[in-house]
Amino acid sequence: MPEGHKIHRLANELNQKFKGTRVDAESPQGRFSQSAALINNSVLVGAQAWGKHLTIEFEKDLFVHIHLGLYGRCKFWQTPGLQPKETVRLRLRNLESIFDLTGPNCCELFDDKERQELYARLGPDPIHPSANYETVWKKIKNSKVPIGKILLEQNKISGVGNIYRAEALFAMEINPNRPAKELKKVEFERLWDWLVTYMRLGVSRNRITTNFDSAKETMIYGKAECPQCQRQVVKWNLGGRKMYACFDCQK
DNA sequence: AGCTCATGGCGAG
DNA sequence: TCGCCCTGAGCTG
Repeated sequence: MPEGHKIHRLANELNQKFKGTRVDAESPQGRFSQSAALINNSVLVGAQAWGKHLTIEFEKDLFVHIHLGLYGRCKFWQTPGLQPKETVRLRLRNLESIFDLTGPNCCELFDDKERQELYARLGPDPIHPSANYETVWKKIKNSKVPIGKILLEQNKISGVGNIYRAEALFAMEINPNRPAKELKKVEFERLWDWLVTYMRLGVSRNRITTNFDSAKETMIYGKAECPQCQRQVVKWNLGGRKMYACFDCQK
């Protein structure tokens, strides 16, 4: 479900609805019950997004670390709402709102040190105002790894998923198989700037939009033919995920 | 009802 | 590189 933009959106919504309020926490599905009991009836200090990782801070330096993975979903309801589905891993509730989390890859309780360790292993997030492409460039400029693979490595750049990588490389006319070190610095800078622009747009629209003329809102991801030259889009596995590219337009 | 696929990521080998 | 974990939607029959 989510690439980084969704997580930022989620953090924003959690802050709007829960920040500074006392919340109930429970785990109908059961696997987070012990931890939920520890944060139950405490004040939610704030939610933070870094790439695809969400942390929700509670008083006493307790952090719920959530990674949605491929299947995780979050839903908001108005209190009192319905009984949670039995797959709900975590439900938070205050006087006005309910937050339900299902199917996360990861939902665990961190202390501040563990949260710092998490952040330390993540690369810059293009959505974050202070993120800088120079840090990334230093890490990859000598790498033989294909740029299409690098874009999914969260320790290099945080928050890019399978759609943004396909769309970014198509927009920049870069062949995903090109080793990172063959990119010129200025090319990578353009690629980074594209990610900053479109991932932030994704936050405000709450969806990935790179093509305003198509119902699918993508240029190449999920497409059968190239929107520029109409030739067949090539699909293959790159970095464990399905890549889409046009080898005529992406050299 | 059952199968397939999905915007992730991890650990084993 | 593969299998596995988490869940749900959309198809097929």
